Amino acid sequence: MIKELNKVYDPSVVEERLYNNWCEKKYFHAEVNKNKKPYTIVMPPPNITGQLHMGHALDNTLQDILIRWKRMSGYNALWVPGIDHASISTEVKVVQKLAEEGLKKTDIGREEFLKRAWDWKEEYGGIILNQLRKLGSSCDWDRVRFTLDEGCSEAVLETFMRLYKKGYIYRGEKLINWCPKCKTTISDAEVNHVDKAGHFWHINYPIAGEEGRFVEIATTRPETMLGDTAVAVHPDDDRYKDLVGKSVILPIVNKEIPVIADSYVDMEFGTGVVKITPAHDPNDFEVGERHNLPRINVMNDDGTINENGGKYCGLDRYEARKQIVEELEKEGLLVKVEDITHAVGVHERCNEVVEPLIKMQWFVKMEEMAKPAIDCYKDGSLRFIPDRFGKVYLHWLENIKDWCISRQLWWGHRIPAYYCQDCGHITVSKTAPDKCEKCGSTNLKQDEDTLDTWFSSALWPFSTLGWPHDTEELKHFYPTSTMVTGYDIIFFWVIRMVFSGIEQVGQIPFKDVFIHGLIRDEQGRKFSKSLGNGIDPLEVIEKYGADPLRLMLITGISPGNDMRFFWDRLENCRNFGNKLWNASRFVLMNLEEDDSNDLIMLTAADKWILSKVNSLAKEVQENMENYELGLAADKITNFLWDEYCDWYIEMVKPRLYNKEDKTRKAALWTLKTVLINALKLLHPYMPFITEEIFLHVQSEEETIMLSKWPEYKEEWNYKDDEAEIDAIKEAVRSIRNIRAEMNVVPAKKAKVYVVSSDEFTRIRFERSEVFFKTLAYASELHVQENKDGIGEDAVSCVVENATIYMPFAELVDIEKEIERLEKERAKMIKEVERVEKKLSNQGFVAKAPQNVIDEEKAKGEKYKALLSQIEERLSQIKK
RNA sequence: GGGAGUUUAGCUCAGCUGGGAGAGCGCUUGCCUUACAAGCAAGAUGUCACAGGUUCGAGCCCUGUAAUUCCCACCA
Repeated sequence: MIKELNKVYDPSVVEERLYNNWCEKKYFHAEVNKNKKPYTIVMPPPNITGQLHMGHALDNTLQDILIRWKRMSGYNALWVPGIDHASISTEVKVVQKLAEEGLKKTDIGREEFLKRAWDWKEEYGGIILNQLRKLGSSCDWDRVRFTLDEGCSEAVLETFMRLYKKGYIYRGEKLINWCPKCKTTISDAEVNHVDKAGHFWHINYPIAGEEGRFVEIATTRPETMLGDTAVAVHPDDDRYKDLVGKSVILPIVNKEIPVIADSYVDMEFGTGVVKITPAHDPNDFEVGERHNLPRINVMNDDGTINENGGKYCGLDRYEARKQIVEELEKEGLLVKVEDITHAVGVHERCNEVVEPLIKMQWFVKMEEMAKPAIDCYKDGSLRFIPDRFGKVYLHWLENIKDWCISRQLWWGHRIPAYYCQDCGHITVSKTAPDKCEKCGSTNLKQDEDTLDTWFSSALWPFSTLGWPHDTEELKHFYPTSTMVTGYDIIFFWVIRMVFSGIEQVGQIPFKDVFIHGLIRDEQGRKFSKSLGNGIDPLEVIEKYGADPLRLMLITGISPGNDMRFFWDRLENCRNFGNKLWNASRFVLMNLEEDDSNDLIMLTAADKWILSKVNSLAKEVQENMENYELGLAADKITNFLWDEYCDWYIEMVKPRLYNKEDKTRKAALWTLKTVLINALKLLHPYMPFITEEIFLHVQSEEETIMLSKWPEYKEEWNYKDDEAEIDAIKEAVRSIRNIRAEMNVVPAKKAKVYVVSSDEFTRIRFERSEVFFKTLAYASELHVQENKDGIGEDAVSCVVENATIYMPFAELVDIEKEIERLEKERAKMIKEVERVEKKLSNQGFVAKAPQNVIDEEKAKGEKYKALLSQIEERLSQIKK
């Protein structure tokens, strides 16, 4: 049925209707099907704390484009959606919410707290996934997963067990990053370094037994001196050679600590003497291990000084710093204070300055697992797009440190370790054990800590497919095909998925990692809450529709680079949608219900556009296979707007309006065929509008989503017939030239007399006194003088066998036109010369490939022809 | 300190393995034209950061320089 379409495309109604229909018909659902090749994407799970932001919109648009394209290409395409419990982020939110009630989490206890967290999950967990629907994401909603659901939790326990048994998970006392505000450990990757203004305090440490002799040390954190257990100099430093082995008196604490020699000390920096605080600095910790120094922890979990700090006990770390400096000054030991800016580590979630502390924590040994992860990139089985991110990946893996996985949080996967209260043995078990496996005591206590949120994320590509069970899904869909994510979480996530997949399942979790950049605002700033510059994708969708947003996000960007959000580009994309909509309206208005095409006689114009859409299909396929999605989208939109709308539709109009035309059917068939093919190519990018038009234009298939992806057809390649294609291109050009000459005939509202038997032309002119468009169909244009009985000077053009006289038109400015043509001529002469010069270059003829030379020759011929045309016209006008 | 990116039209950016410099927006001129004014036609605008090199030929490859952004590691 051909239905009338509205003049303006209204996405708000269409999008919701289509999306609901797709869901109802289960088009997004993929079952295990051994007859089809699988294509799998597992969605990076958004946090349950979040709202949809532009980053999600880009991330999911990319995935949806890939999935829709593969689905249409006949793959068994599965896109698994899911959400992440996001342990620390969510816990912070829940704690905040409790604070509003005047409660702390310790007030309500672990069980009640977890209940609240689950309530939070119920309330917010689905929001972002629902927002993804508005984007048009075609993920399999029957397979939504959550990192804390039963299956994922089992995967986490299984992994923990296996790694523990293998000795890859161990418990140890190490220096970790501690956030005094969140009161938990955080991994190195969660620490941001920011430059802050600070001071460099130079302090004299008296040398024991040598009255009046000091060594000067400098520090940015004087309060840590409470935990100093040595002073170090470089072994080759002649200035201090005699001091090594002696002792200094630690001021304030009044304790003797040794002077040691260690090559870690940089002789050039500062005074060349370093205070060593093994419990509060990572480098000092290592020095301490080498020299067997005691570790004195002087800080509590909340950042206050503990009982080891003597009289400073109980003070906040910054207050203690202040008072210590004051006391040093009083004692005359403070040499000077320098103002400096230095990098301070802060917790990325709360921006609190982190403290390195020694804690008993759980770690994953990384060295062995990193090796196959390095190899799989080096041997090419894991690919990064763009490749430069592979280097980042490698560099990180080659310098990897053990991963601290325990967090002092409640929301997350609780560590499955049970401590025997009698013998101290640790039992690690997937389920709570009845008794200690060593002494049989039933007095067991589970570890209080939970696992780093990335521990479960690392298993995501296979835990979502049913691992650790050997499911059909796992066999069919694993390894997944492509991982689409931003460059900012390569360290956190991509690396951990790779080694986990190899270690647990025995295969890399995905073949391609498709990396995209960040989206910034019009000034190039990151979107952030504090700047208040966020743009809500949902508002954009409401105003413009999802299609334009998707197109805007994908075009004009190159993979891996950041992009900016521009409203005018969005508008352009919206306008493109409208253009497409109206072109389709035009096609529909002309299509007849009885489609019985008796004899299709394709004209050169039809062949031209067919071969164009044909080569478009080929190029788009190539681009998409190389993940050049933006390039492909550019080509499709350019084809539709510039070739199909601006050229082909205009060319075909005379044939459509003349019902007697023998090639009319061919024009209609071509209009429709080319449109459908282009719609299919565009569908992954703009799913809604393409579906809506598709359903109107054809009646055989029930959705474009499952229609056949256009492949390159040899029979549409009319390029063998170069001459004919060239001829039609010339025709197109001549139309454009005639249009150009319109400017020479600027008669407004001229009364036009039609001397023609052609009904269409007559009607046209009687209804509108403007002849602009008709000129487009003219094959000749003449300037005549004193045409009998019509007027003074007249312009005539030949249209479809009719001659039209326009008596009140005049060539206003012949001088100007001559000027223009001469300019054109000069340009053309230059072009001809360029080609001739190139062709006379012997090096070029000898070394350039034959096809390049042939092309150049053809160009030369064309330019010469054009030149003679211009000259002919010039001489005509001059006459 | 190590690594990576960027530098192309007034603005924001494309430009795939080297073969006549592109898009959108903006600007100029003319147009309501039975698909579309969210439109159409015509037009102007570039030392492709700089300096060398390779090549018959360089925006693209190589070397160096400058500016800028990001990541990693950080010196107490």
